[in-house]
Amino acid sequence: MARRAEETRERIDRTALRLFAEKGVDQATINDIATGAGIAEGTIYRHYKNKEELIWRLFSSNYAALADRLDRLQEAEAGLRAKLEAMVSMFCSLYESDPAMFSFLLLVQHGQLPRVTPDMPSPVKVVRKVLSRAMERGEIAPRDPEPATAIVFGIVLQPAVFKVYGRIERPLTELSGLLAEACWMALKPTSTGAGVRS
Amino acid sequence: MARRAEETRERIDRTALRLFAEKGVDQATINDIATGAGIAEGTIYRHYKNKEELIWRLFSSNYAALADRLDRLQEAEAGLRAKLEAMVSMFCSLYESDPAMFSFLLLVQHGQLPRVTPDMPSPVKVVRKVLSRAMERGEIAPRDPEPATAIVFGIVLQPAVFKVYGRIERPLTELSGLLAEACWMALKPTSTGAGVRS
DNA sequence: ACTTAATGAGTGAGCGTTCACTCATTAAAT
DNA sequence: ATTTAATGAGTGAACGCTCACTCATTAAGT
Repeated sequence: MARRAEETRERIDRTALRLFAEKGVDQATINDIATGAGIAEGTIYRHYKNKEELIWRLFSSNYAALADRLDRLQEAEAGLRAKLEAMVSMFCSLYESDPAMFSFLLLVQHGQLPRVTPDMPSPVKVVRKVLSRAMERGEIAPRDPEPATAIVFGIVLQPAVFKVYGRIERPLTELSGLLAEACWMALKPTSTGAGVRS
Repeated sequence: MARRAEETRERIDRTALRLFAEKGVDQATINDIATGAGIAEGTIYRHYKNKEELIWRLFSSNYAALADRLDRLQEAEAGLRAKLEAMVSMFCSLYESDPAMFSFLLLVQHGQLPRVTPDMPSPVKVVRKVLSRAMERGEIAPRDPEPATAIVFGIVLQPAVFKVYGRIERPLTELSGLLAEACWMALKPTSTGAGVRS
């Protein structure tokens, strides 16, 4: 692919990501994207077979890239607490460094997650791995890793959703420590043991 | 409105809720709903001005009803811990008693939440009120209630999302105690105070 | 009791619009 | 000169929505 085409493709990707985040995948039309990117409608089809493929490429590449960044951060730290802080901190700062990608991933996940196969890299797998290893190392009590992963995700994602909808006004980065702390507290061994069963 | 019409409307509502939950709001067409309900397309427009109004009515009525149930449960209990347990338990059992409504609320919230005005009853308002009062009473340390509300929501909603996508196989009700416990732990005063700022 | 009129829920073919996608044509690159 | 990229009017299918019409039910008139 020539230089020209590569630039065009990058413009398509950037514009599509922004419009999908702003208006939603269904409301943003191919025409919107083409106009926004300063190209013609048909050009998009030189780069993507159809709209679905465009959405999927944008989602899966960014999703996998995020998983990769998380995994690298996690590996650079020792101990669950530090790993959690590093991952949460990066995720929060992502909102400010690339809000379009952040919103896009957050809002289209429901439509795309069914296509994510178990062998693909994903943030969910990274977090589950981190938690499982912390259990093996005895840092936290052993338990079903799936609900624990969901809880960690919820603690971080839901405030992000609140942020996207303007319900939280402070920068997410300011909440980073709070959220990592909440994850940590939620994972530590229970004091009462209420309702915990295997 | 006559008896006949009322029954028809209920069939429309039930069918629409189910199809919206199964296929998504955009993929489920008016025709699908009419066929599923065993009526003609035009009949739907005797009961709803347009598709948008149908979606909104289904969402807002169920959303408000859920808020109401949560509020009543919460008021019947004394102490934050008991209130949390009651609300989380009800929410988890909702998945089994009415999975269509559960999925519908979970999946269309992103599209409808912007229409929810601050004066409408909502589960978010109920939880925030419960947390604020627990702070006033000194049950938990005072802090910004918005992120705290988001954290509680995340701890409960994300496992529900995992459940809907089949990532969690156990019944949600079995996790109810675990999730309430996680909420409780995440809200208790921090041991280190890391990153908490006002 | 019987007939006639009024009501309004239900119908479904058809209209208008939107939108993803195509392809003949033009422009640029090599 | 040939290949590759870009163009944008055109196409057809899908879908939301309309509206003139049907018909069972109910009310009014005689």
